[in-house]
Amino acid sequence: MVSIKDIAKQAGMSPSTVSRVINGKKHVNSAKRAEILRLIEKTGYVPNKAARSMVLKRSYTVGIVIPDTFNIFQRELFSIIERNLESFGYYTLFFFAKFEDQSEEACLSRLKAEKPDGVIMLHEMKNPAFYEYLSLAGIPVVTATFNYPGILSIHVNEEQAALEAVNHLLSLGHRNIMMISGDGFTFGRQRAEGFFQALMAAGLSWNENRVVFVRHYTAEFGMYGMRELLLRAGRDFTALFAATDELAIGAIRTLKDEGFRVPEDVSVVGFDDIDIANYITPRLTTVRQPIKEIGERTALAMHRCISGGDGFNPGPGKEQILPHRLIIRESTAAMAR
Amino acid sequence: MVSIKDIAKQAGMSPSTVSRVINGKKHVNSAKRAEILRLIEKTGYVPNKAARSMVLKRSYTVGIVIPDTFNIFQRELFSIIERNLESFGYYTLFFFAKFEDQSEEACLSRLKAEKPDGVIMLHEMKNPAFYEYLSLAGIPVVTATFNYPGILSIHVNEEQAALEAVNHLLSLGHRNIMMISGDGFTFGRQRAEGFFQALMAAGLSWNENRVVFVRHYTAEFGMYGMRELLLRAGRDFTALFAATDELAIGAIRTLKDEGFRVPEDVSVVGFDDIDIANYITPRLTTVRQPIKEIGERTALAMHRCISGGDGFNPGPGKEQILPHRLIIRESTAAMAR
DNA sequence: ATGAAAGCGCTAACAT
DNA sequence: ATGTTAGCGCTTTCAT
Repeated sequence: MVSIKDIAKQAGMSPSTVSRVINGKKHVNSAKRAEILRLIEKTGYVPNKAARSMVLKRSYTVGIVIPDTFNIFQRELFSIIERNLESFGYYTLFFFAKFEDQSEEACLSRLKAEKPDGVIMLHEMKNPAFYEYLSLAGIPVVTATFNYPGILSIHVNEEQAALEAVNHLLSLGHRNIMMISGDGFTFGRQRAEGFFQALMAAGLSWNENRVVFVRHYTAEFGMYGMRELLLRAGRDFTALFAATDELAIGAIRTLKDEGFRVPEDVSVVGFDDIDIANYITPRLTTVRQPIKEIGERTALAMHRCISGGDGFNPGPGKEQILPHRLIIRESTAAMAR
Repeated sequence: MVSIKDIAKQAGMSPSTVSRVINGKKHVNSAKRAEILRLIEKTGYVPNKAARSMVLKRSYTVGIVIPDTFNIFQRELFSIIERNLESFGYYTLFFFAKFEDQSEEACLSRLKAEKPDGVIMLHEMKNPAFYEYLSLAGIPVVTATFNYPGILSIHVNEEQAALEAVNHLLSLGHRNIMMISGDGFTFGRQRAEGFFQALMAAGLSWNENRVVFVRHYTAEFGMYGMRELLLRAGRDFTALFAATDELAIGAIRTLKDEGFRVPEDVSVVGFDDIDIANYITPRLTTVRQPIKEIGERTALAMHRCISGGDGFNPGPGKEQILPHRLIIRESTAAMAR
């Protein structure tokens, strides 16, 4: 393997000079620089990352904490983040995490061992120790799709988005509206929050039974949630807000199996606008999250925090709130009268 | 940061001894071993990967080549592979690749620079130079969902699986069957191959127009494919085989938009059995790939190739063919007579 | 069984 | 502007 010494030898110069060229430092004769560059090109020399990493104390690695059970939206987002991280040349270290103390512990200790240059979180840790360690260790963190106090967070205004989704249902004349949301993520609560706000603003009574919280944001759990709601409300509702498109898909499945038509009998609105939302039957009315932008910004923010050179310092509590958009399709209709 | 020297000092021994303990070598007094272990535990010491990597000339990194445009199935598979790679403690390096010479070149040169310990391929490279380099460099490769001569490959029997899917349609009385497949991946051709074989075996005439090849295996392209087929065949067909569930979902969308009922007018069978196939309307009849097993085996094979210690050497041409299964649901029905 | 010493490839003072 | 030197944290001969 060709090393920096080989290049130095061939060029008749010292490794330091070569190093300077590689790292684009000033103070090197431009003729020599050119010669070294030529040699590098010719030999196909590539600096050894491990060696560099050792002396620089940087790993060129970003850790990414992902929910162990993740849905289509999260997977899409994840792949967008990866694509952007790739373009900056980072290695990636995965941390699959569940909402269990033990799993969080395991993550934390692995994190301590691996010492990535930065951490992107797609999964919310309950234990503050996690964030505290990162902060103490000076490892930058970016959270995507949720907000954590004092940490650079990139997400939409969940409550507002949910409120708009429900307002759409209200504007269609629906009054008896139910919701399926989920545990674990803050956005589950926030979307429920928006749901209630919209209802209250419309002068409807607050009733906790309108919302069911399921364990995961997947179609399977959408079915469970819908069944529970059916148990609670019988046929006495005309619209449903699902905290996730997949939840909506599962709910619609159950609704149809039980003989309801969507949207004729029940209007359904989802959240996320995943790829297939526009292809299934009925095409799903949903709130679109700007997934591409969330992913890009997350990776970019991470990169900036790590490389830091340009004085990028988001500071505590900096959030980037990106715009959502209600996409009206076929799963919602004016209330039959 | 606590280093091997610190441990050695505290234990009153030399770094060599500590190193031996860490690496589980023989020839170390068991009392001393215990003491060192205790110290490691107590101090939370973790060996520095970069340093180890440098002397061992191993990067603990596996590269994973992914299609730039990847569908739900591929994403699911990918995340399963990641989860398993994580359990072996690897870093991951992403290579997003398109079916373009330029993109392949870029991948190759980045690969040369990064020198991962192994490469997993979810995307097929056209250029043999890619595989040649890897082979020459002694970097183990595992391909998942497709086969490359001389390389350890993990996949289902695509042709046979497709043939069974089409046989299901034939057994339902369908004779005028169309297919949507895709470019790029070998499995696209193989599934089409199985399609034609089934048709021939049933004594039907071979007609190239029965199959349309689209650019990606997504719902969007399923719509395009279906439109093209409609142009070619008018209403003159009663069944469709889609090379992918997403293709099927897109095709069904177009079918419904054009006034066809599924399965009453047209039966549709997909391929993959992605998560939501069982929740959409109609529930999709499809060929299930054992995605979990494919992912697990891929990661395991990679790990074994890299660590090698146990004499794992798949040898040229070794393939692991995993069992598929036809899942009959609601998108197929006996031909209306 | 254990320690001393060399060296992996690189960067960063420190000289010059 | 350039070279010399030391050292990052680890493993591995090679002695003992």
